[in-house]
Amino acid sequence: MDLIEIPDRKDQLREVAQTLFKEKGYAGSSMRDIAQIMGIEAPSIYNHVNSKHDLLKRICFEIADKFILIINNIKKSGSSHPAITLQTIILEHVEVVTENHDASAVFTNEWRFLEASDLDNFIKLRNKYERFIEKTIKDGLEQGIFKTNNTKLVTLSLLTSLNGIYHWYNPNGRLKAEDISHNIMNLFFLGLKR
Amino acid sequence: MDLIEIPDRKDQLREVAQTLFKEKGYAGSSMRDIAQIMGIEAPSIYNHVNSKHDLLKRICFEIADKFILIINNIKKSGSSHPAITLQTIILEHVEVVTENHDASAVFTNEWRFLEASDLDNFIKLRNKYERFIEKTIKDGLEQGIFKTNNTKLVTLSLLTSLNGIYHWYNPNGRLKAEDISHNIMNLFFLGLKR
DNA sequence: CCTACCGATCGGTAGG
DNA sequence: CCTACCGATCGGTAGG
Repeated sequence: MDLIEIPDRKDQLREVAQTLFKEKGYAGSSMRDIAQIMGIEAPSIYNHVNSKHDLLKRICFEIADKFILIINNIKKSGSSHPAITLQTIILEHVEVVTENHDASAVFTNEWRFLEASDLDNFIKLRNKYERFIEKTIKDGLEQGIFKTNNTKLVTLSLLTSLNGIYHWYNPNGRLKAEDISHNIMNLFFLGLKR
Repeated sequence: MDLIEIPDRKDQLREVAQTLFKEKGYAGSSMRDIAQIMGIEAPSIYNHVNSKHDLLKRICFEIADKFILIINNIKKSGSSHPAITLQTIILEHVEVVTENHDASAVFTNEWRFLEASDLDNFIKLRNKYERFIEKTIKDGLEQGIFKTNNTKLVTLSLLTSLNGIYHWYNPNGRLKAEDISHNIMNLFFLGLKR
């Protein structure tokens, strides 16, 4: 009845790994490093995961899936106004990054160390997400809501800004996810000029 | 008279290293990898550089120095209008990134592997550059030219967008550095909304 | 620029 | 979950 949720060893492992991979990179982190933080010996890790790549895979796809979920929900809701769609994406994306800042950093920086077959899959998901944003911007252009000469650059600038939040986001700071979203919307919609 | 510029071995080494560090990361690249591309044996590298860290140091500071040069030139020129200052920064920054896309990627992603003393120095330079941009935006705010609730977020969004260019920039593509700069200025000054 | 080689560390397995 | 250990690879040195 008074059960405290105890994350099982596999989840614990993933959390330690994502903190370490963020800090020292995938190639710069060793299984022995992870084991030491867990307070166990390195070979014991292999009772819970198959390989170091397996750990990376879990982390990268956990985040990728959350991003895909965002666009799937938007598609399901059937909303069609590009500005609202883009607002929703920004809002939800910032929430994912702020709630998973370690894993998001790994998603952004360490995905290239995935094994070939996982890498293919990962890139497909990432491209799908990217193309949805690009499509949204194109829709906005066609409807005369947006204005730009370079949809791709806007898409990628927005995405790198959103993904870069983990660099400076402080989970204990005064700035909440929603504040960050609104600031980013203001910047990308209205620009810096008064 | 007909001398072709032959990069000396040290420069050649730096170029191979920055391509490799970009592709596989600092920790994921070995001295033997570098040697193989150079067509020599790994120990021979040490006739030209002191260590693997030494290579990283050269690459990171080569770019850092170029960024610092941008703001030093602006300071020397005495120009004071924040919008023009920011335009100049964007223009010059994009030029550095597009002309040095491998080294820029290393600058952005691999600096954390610098040795302690170099790391301190590097962070100081990076902060100096960052603060100059932030100061420029603050000046613009005070003069009523700019408008934002979050100077830091604007600064970092702009910087991650600028630094992220190496992700998609194609040196053989139709998009020139100047085009990219203008598109980024448009986006960050005027925003996406019509 | 090379060969020969160092100690350290890597991801991972065997076997319990 | 451990101990014991594997072959491979790491950055780097000695000596020429």
